Amino acid sequence: MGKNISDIYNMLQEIAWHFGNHGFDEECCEDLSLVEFMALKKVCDNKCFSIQEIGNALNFTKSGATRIIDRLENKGYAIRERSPVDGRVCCVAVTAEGKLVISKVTEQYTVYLEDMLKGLEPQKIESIKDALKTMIELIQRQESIQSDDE
Amino acid sequence: MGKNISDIYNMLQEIAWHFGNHGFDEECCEDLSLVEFMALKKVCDNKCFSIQEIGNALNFTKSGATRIIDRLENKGYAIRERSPVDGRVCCVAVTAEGKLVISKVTEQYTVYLEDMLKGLEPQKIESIKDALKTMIELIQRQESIQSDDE
DNA sequence: ACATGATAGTTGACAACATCAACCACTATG
DNA sequence: CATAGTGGTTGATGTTGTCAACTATCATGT
Repeated sequence: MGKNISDIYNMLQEIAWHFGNHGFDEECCEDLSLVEFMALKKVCDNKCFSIQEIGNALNFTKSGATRIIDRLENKGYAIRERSPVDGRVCCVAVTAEGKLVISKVTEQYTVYLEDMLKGLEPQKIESIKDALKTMIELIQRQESIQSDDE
Repeated sequence: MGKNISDIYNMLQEIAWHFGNHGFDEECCEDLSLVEFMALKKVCDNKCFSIQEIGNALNFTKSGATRIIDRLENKGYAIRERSPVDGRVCCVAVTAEGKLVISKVTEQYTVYLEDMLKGLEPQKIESIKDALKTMIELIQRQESIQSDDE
């Protein structure tokens, strides 16, 4: 049984490698690094996402998060606004250009993945999707347990 | 359909994030970075793995690969030997300590994943394994296509 | 045999990036 | 209103990967 599980881990690691930072030959997402792209996606999902929240979501320190948002802002994909509720926190928001770049990159990836998956029966694709969804849920549950500990 | 595929991509990216470099709170694998660990695993799988092959396998330049092997050698997990067949190439090999650290880390991960997956029916786990295996095969096929292009 | 070109690996200079610690600005509490 | 706490920024720093130039070895043709 342990062997089975460690196989799964190794496969997850391979996949993580491929779809993570090292799977790209050149630039990953237009003029964004993967880190920046992930941050932008998080920002896009939320109304008023603070710097620290970004850091927590992506496992960065707050100064790391500051730097990432700096870069996104310089590229014109995000903006900082002071929160009206609490003058200390920054509400980070996507710009129109930010939204555009996300959809552009997503489109690109979809084509890529579609090509990769073509030839599989739809039913097989569905089962992959199911499996991934289960994994995501497990990850999220586990993350919420971790944050309870703190 | 496109929506379905882009969902899959987003999930893959989430998973890649979690099991990749940014999913760790602290050190990832004993005293190794993820990159070093991946390289060590590759080395371990092959008898006489050259520096360039490591670079290709992990998407690094040859000088990057040199640096990674430097680190592994300094930590005592790998050794360089000149190939007897071709005096230019380095055969990188794992040391006993290298093997030890791999099995130690693998053990650790297995426990972690086992805990994460407990509660799922064995049948569900099997279907996850299947899905991952399919993904890996697709990745490998696609990589071999890429290397044909060059 | 030897000149020429290709290939494997190394190295110095460099740039990108994330962290730490110190700091500033604002908020909350007594 | 003093004090402590929190969110965010910044300078200094260390790690890490790339580029280009270099050395050493091999392969080829004459």
